[in-house]
Amino acid sequence: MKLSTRGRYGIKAMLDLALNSQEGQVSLKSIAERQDISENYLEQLFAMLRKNGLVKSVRGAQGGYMLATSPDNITVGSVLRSLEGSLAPVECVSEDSTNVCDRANACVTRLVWKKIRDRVNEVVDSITLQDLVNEVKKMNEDNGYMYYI
Amino acid sequence: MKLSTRGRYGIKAMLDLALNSQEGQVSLKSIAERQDISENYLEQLFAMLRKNGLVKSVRGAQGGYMLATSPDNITVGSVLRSLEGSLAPVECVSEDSTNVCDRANACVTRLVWKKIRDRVNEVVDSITLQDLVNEVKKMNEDNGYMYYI
DNA sequence: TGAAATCTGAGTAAATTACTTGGAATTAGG
DNA sequence: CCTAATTCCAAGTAATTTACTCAGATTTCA
Repeated sequence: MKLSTRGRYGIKAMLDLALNSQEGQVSLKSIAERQDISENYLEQLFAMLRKNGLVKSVRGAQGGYMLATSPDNITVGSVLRSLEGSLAPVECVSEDSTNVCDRANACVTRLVWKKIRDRVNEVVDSITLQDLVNEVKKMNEDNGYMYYI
Repeated sequence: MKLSTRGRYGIKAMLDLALNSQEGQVSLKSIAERQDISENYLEQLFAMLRKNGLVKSVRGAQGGYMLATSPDNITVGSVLRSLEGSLAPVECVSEDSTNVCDRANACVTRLVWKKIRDRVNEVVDSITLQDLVNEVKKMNEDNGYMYYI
């Protein structure tokens, strides 16, 4: 039941963007350096985030990425699902799934998977990037230095 | 964030046991046939379940497995964790983890992973095998036939 | 014009998963 | 006592997924 690096890197990178793209776009290179993630790999993640409408890009020199909307409109859930696909613990309860077996409506274990799925979605959809930004600011005030990985 | 077949098969098999081991042990062969799971693979899963004290075994001819305690003492969570390890979405918030990075206590994203972990554990620990047995019985009464995969 | 960036598709090594295989040990029933 | 049925155990393996790298095309600022 682990997230892949896509989801983990994605949240880190989006939080980095939220903290750094207030005055315009931010290059992947700088995110990659700050967060210690391969720049080439980040490109792939941002391609997905862009297709899902979570970030906007500016091409060419001095180009980069910025959040597509304000941080309080972007949930952790939307980021994770963009990069990981459905957060359902089993295919047959994926929100979009066509992979439902023929006994699905008489399947007891499926009820369990649904409950897990719903709770996970509940948590991740209740947390916005703004919430994380606020946490970072609080930590920085308390400690006097920058930590937010 | 998917469960592996270990967790899925494990829940199916344990529910099968709960329904069939009232009058003594049940062979893996019969579980494997009913649930359409490889018998050899099930052996490995039951080795883990036994080590975690969830099932008891009887060796030799006519031997088999039975639940180690009553179904209402066995949670879905304990079965899943026996087979999958910690259900934490990220290593650094595993309950047993020694893999905590040095910035852990100033890490904002870690708070997110913890919340996910706690909610997942909350759901799976709130469901017992007895709950699933009851669901099966209800379905059978309603429909008149046996379905519980 | 050149450097810095995004964009795109393909390739790949390592790890993980989902098994299979082979055989030893145990025990009920004939 | 023998045999078949079973658990137990350790290794091996094919397929899949992950986490990247690489190469190059395209765009745009200075």
